[in-house]
Amino acid sequence: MENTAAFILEKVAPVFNRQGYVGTSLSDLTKATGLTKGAIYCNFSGKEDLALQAFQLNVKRVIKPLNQMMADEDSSIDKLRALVSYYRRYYSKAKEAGGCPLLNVGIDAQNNNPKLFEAAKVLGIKLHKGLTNVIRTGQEAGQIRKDIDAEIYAGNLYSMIEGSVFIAFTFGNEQHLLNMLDHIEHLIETDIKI
Amino acid sequence: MENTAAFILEKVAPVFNRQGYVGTSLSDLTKATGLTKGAIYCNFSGKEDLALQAFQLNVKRVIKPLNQMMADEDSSIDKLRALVSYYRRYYSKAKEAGGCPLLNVGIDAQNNNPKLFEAAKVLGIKLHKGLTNVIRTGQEAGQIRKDIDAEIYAGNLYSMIEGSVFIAFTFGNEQHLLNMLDHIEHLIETDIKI
DNA sequence: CCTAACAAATACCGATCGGTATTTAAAACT
DNA sequence: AGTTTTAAATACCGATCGGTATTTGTTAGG
Repeated sequence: MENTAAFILEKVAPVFNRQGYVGTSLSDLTKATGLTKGAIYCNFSGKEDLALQAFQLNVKRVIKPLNQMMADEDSSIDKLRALVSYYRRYYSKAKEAGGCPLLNVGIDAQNNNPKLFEAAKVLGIKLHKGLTNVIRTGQEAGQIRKDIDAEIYAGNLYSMIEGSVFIAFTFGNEQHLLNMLDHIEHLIETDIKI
Repeated sequence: MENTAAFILEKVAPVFNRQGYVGTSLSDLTKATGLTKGAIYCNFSGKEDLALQAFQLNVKRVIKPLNQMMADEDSSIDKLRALVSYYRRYYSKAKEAGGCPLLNVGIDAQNNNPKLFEAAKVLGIKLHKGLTNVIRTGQEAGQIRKDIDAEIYAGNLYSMIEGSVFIAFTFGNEQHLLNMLDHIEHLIETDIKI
């Protein structure tokens, strides 16, 4: 079967996201897939390879759709509003996937798996750069105040979002994320928009 | 020796903080202490007991001093400023301790160690309540605007701080935390203070 | 048909896991 | 000095770890 690898990844991705790299054993993976170690090692070179591809799948599922939602908007301010509205549905989406992949891998892999951690870092930088560009473009189009530093503000916005996602998951209460998104909306209208 | 337990905790706390509960093995602990398994199990009932006490020590070292700094200030606004200035030195402090204990345990233990995760949750709630009280007291004293919701605002402030700590550690760049603290200072002056 | 190819299952590997039982050695008390 | 207590080291336990080698069973090609 050609798509066995894809099947394994699908079953395994939320397990890695939930339990982390060291916290997930080969037997967890055979349980999750219903397959044996033989099948797994026939399709992947090892646990690390599988974890890396599982991370990429989690990102594709949970974070990437945001790109499209923002790309669908024309103005920079509307892109920012799309960002907020995307994260309004993020809690339940991330929860069924095992949590926020960036947060989980960023903490979990930091001192346990350099390659995996690097992947999280690369993702974070990409998200940051994307948001910076949105703000910068908005400034050039005269929609966003020019006295804010695009790069710094983008970083702050991402910290706010990731921080409230963390707090929401730790407290088991989505409301903390929603409150922060309200605050960010308020910032958009009073601090960012011209 | 009476203080062997304390010695073990001191050596072991940063290891647990850095590598997480499942990522830390008994042999990591014997390496870190220079002692044997016999000595460790003579002073602690097991790995979980040790991890819990190590977490409490990390909190005491890295987060608790904040309480004192805020208690030293009289006005609520000055307490908030003290909070900001405490976190300005947080990156290097947390780094040598192996990271932010709340962040690490909140993510790492979430699906691996219920007791440890509960301890992180309790800490988080305590911090949130403390900050809520500061804001509420400031409102009653006429120093802080009454149209902000103390509990929500406290949650947002903590999300901002923890989020930027996370981003700073993931990117390996303290500046992200400092930028956020600048933003919070700006919020204190323009959004919070009367 | 028969066989070559291949995907998946089974069987097996040394190493390490967390934890325990026993031994050693050095105080502390009488 | 002789005995008791106790802290730490050593030795050991079954279970599980990640990974590999071999076997099985099905499918495709000749």
